[in-house]
Amino acid sequence: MEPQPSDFIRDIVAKHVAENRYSQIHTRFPPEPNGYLHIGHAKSICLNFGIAREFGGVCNLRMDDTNPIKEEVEYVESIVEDVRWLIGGWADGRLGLKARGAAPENIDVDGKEDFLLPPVEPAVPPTASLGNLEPFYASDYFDQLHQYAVRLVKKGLAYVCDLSPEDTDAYRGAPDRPGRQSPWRNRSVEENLDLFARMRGGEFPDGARTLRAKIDMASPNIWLRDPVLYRIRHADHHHTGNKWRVYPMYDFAHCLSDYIEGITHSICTLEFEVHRPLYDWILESLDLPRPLPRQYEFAKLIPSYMIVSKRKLIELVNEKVVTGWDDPRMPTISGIRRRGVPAGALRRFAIGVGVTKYNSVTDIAVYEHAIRDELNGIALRRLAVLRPIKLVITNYPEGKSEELEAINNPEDPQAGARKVPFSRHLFIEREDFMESPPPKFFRLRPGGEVRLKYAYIIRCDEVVKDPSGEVVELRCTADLDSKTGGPTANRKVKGTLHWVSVPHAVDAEVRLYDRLFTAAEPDACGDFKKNLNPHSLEIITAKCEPSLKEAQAGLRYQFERLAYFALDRDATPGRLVFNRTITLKDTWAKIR
RNA sequence: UGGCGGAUAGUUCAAUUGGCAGAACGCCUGACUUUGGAUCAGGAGGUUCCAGGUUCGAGCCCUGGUCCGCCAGCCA
Repeated sequence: MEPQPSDFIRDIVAKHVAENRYSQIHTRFPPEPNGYLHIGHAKSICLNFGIAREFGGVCNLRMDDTNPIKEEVEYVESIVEDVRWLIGGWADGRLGLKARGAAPENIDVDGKEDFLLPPVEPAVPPTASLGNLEPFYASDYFDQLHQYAVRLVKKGLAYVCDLSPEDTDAYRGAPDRPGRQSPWRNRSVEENLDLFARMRGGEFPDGARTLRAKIDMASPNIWLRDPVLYRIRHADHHHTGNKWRVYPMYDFAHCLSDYIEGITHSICTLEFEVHRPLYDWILESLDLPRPLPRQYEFAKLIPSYMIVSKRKLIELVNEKVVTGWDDPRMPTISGIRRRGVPAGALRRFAIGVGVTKYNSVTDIAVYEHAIRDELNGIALRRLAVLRPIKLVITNYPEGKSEELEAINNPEDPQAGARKVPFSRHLFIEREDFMESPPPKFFRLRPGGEVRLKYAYIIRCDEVVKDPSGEVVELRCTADLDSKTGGPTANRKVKGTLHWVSVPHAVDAEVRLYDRLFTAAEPDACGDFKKNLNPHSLEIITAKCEPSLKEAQAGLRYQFERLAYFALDRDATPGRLVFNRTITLKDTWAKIR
């Protein structure tokens, strides 16, 4: 039973539920399809879907696609995939979608014309294909939005402005200095209607005119100084094609999209706080017949050692600093998924950090702990040697081998056991041997004893070196009575090593990922690329126990004493490729 | 020298709404162990941003201040 999250937004929702203010709680997750979703979005997804889940509501997935020159279908598809992955098995029953191609219905509420586009009921089951369903698109409301804009013009609350972009800026004033009214502010309704129609018709070039709300050029809130509602863009749109030559701005489209979908709680990040008066102004100015949505703001998630800015992430992709949006070093949801992090771990982290209005940087250790904790419970234990050194058991017969029983997951008896082959010739981890170790080194040393996991206690008799002095082989003798169940099995030896039998070993490409940045706040110095970690990826060939030949992409593995791994999508039936998701905690590394 | 928002342990958050300031993560110590993991036990760590006020009693209420964030895109 997981603890129920509680925060100031949920308190508000709970209050609304208690007083029966809405027939159903309805949130939305509204990304712009101009990049891939990242860990910051994961928090927003968990918040919005979490509220829908806890209060019996629905959360619409909506593309906030009002700027055609930045948006692409590739991003739409990745967003749908990432959201479904993150909420799968948790809140997928709360995912609000609509029929493919559906547009708002024209309805009559108390004699007033109204537009409504509810999600399909019941919510979609988590099937592999969305079938005849799709996410919502703000661009599906362009017709309705346009009608609302015309209504504002007719009410004398919006006007066509001929100021150039530069002049618009100049007229706006500054935070501590009021703006000046546009010379075009007091055009007649007829002229405004005519000009707006011609803007829509594509008669004027980009930037020639805008439709602006008529509010207050002296407002201390800059977003109330006659904000632009529509701009001319002679650009095709990924979803509406070449139908439109004018496109609505975020502020105009967002509140009305919320309204059209019947959203009750419109939850966004802190930087939109100053936009809330405009959000309310637009809705209140239109004389709408249904309850209005309300906007609530929270502080976004910024984990240390990560960058969460779409613009900067796109830079890493375009400049090939990483291999793509789903590079396992990326803080994107697709990168995190490919790295091997289970959705449950990401969710636990995103929910666990809480929801406040305080700008903060979350210690990446909290994220890493959530991953280890989740993986500890589900990962299958395997023996694999990353940086091998040869070891010979001199009193173990050449050619002999035996199958030793190994536990798959000590945390989960249901996971069962497997057989691991043992022989005279083994690989052990190079760093598990030191010729003259410092104190507290519990591993193999000349003359010292260690246990080989699931096998024998061995003693190192001889260190074989090549002419350059590098250790190339360790010659050891085993206490052949010390196997599990044997007479000396319970002898206490300080260290236990993992190992792989040389003749049975399977090669695997292993990609050792580390943090992408070396600084806790990569962008603090103003240039995040100066803080790139040159060792964020190392590719090696590891020696694995043979059962790993059957590794599955859907399962998680712990190479004992080392780290958690997941099969990469580059793996093929004949070629194993593992991504290191995260290392185990290593207290020896700290002692050293 | 505008408006809006914020400030509690190293970090992220709680504190039954005025009643002995807690948790998680991190850190340290110990126990256990066929993973130096996991688990278990313990510990350190606080001027609740500051100053004043109200009150038997203030993290919470009042006044004044400090510091931080956001806002001057025809981006979202």
